[in-house]
Amino acid sequence: MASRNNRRQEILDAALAAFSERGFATATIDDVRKGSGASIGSIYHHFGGKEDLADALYFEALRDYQAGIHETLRRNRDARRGVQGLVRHHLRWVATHPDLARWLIGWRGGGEAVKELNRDLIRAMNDWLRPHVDAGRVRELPLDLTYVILIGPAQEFARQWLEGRLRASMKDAERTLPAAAWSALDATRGD
Amino acid sequence: MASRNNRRQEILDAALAAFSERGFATATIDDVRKGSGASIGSIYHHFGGKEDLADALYFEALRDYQAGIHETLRRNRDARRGVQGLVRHHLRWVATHPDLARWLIGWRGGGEAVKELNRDLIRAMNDWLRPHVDAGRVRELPLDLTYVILIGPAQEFARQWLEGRLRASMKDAERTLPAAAWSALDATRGD
Amino acid sequence: MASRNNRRQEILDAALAAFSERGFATATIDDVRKGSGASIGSIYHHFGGKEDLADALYFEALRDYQAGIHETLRRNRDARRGVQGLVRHHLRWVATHPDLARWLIGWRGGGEAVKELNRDLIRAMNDWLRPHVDAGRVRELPLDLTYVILIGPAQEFARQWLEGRLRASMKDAERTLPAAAWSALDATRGD
Amino acid sequence: MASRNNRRQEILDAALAAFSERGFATATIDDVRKGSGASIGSIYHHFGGKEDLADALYFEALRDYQAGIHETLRRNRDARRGVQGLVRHHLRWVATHPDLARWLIGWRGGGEAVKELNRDLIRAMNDWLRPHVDAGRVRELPLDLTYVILIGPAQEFARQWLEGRLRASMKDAERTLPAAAWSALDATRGD
DNA sequence: GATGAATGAGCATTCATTCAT
DNA sequence: CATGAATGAATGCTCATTCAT
Repeated sequence: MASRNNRRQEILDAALAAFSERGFATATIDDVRKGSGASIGSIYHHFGGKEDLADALYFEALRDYQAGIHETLRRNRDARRGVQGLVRHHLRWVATHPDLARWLIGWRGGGEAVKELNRDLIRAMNDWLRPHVDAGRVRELPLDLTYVILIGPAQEFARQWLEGRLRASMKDAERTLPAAAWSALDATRGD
Repeated sequence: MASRNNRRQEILDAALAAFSERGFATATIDDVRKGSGASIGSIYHHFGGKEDLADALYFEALRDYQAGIHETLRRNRDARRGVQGLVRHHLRWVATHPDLARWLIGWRGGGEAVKELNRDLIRAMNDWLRPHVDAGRVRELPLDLTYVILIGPAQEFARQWLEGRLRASMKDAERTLPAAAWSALDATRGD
Repeated sequence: MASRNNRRQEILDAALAAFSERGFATATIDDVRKGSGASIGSIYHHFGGKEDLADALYFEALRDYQAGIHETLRRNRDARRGVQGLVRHHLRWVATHPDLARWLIGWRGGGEAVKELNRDLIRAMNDWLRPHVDAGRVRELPLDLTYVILIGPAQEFARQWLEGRLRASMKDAERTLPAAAWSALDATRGD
Repeated sequence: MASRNNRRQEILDAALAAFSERGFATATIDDVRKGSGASIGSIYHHFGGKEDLADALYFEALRDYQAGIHETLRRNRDARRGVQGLVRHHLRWVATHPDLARWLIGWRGGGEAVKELNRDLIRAMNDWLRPHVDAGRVRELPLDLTYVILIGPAQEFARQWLEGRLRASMKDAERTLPAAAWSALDATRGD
């Protein structure tokens, strides 16, 4: 039982490393084999194919990332602290899971399971935002736009940071971007 | 002369279409051949190989995009109008050049020519920003951070828009994101 | 005991279905697994491997088919009735056991058991024919040729019928081919 | 030009040899490569894949075989000579093209081109038969049945001969089967 | 400049078979 | 007897690139 899940996980880990280092198209199943210690056949026994491996990885990453989002929303009833917490979580999750982050950013994850995860997240964001918007604390905007304003800078920073082409540090970002996001969404200031 | 450049351009156009639709790794030289009407040999006569094709495309896209940036900076001496102009240009350029935009977002452009383009842009941005920062009109931040705050939301919007998974329209974004960017960078408001 | 044979038979049935539908080389052990409900290990427990499965099937089919031949020869001492009975049996057996028939036609059955079955059949055919040939009722020909003249049309009909590419029906064949075979072998007519 | 067709033909020849010796499923593209001297890429340049190779072979074989049938029908207006000529052609073609014959017998040829070939043949057979049937020289039967009675014995003989498990010789068959076929189809004798 | 036949390394995937539990 | 995870050799096929015409 334990060994079964171990093998599966070893394969997933090796796949993450391979895909992350060389890119999905460039990485080979043989890279995964070497990295995991499993045989080719075993990889195909546990996963349907290269693509399924990628999807499984995506699902795992998304679930872990979103768990932090849900946690953040639950812990912060205050609008400002919530917004800043989301930005901070984004940056920290990327910093602590760089490979998963790369994967989450780059892979177009399909599948019903992923869609459901996303639906749940949107609902949770909406539920959290609504009272703040209604009370005039957060700007009233289409959710898509609220979302990109909130997460866009952190996301763009994350991308460049993951590619290692930034002079500014993650610490700088954590100091700056949460407040900037709140400035852009705060409905209580004059315009 | 005209015919020479025509053939070259046909190939580039077909490459853009192919790479944009299927991704660089998945698209094949044969896709480019079919799309352009040129023979395989001809493609290799005009370009060194698949990668060079991608680089040429990237350079072309970057130059066109950056021309708009330079133009925007030149026309707007005012800080607020400048910031908002940059965001607006970003959105409009993506909307009018979706394939090039996809390419610019996805391809890691190498080459000295690209680096020079980027150096010039950074210098221009710096030159434009400095007076405004010095005068207390724009927040003083590491350039990298100013950049991601400025362009991040528009960029994130663009990505999702290009993938067609947004309910908000480009019009909504143009109405909202420029002002949001300015809110986040405006140094004249209380915090 | 019963359950043991049941499992064995389920596997054989699934193998027949799989081989018949997809061909021996194309069908997989996994098809047999799915079709039988047995595990891969169980299939290998009961049979030595894919080939043995095919041989077992062949033997079973051949024995059943030949039982009808022997029966026909035993029941018909008359030359004409015997010849026509053989043709009719051929057609009917194919019609009632299409999958086994496909298998019997397509597989090159090896093994000593099969050779013995065939030796017995040849001996029986010879013993039955000899008196009729000696009495001038059946043409004197090498046995191989007598055999192909007797069974060839029915066999060719069967092949095409099993592939479903015939306009004529099995009923038509049963009405026509027995008599045609006798016409070709009857030694009592002028030439 | 010559070299182009040469290469194509070399590949076809090697494919015939490989498929004929080892069977379609067992033969490998690499066998064809070794046999033809062409590279793997070249094989795929000229043919779409393994299956297309098999189809091309089938078409070539069928056309050659049918050319002899058409020729036989054209040359023999007499019913008896026609029927016997068809049987004789069948045996001789198999004897002179054993590999192609094996292929024609074993491969399920698809494709529109093959269907058209078969339509033409059926039409030609019908046109040739009709007058003889109308004049009471050949038994009136569904065409499918006339066909299997005519060709069945020769076909069954051919199969076994190609597998090398016959005591009777091709000469024996040529002496015997044409007359036997005519006996079975001759409408002028009493029944 | 243009053409397309030829090359061959490289890869995803299949599948019969084994064996520990 | 049953199970199914594990194995890895074998194979069809792709595709960037070269080069003779």
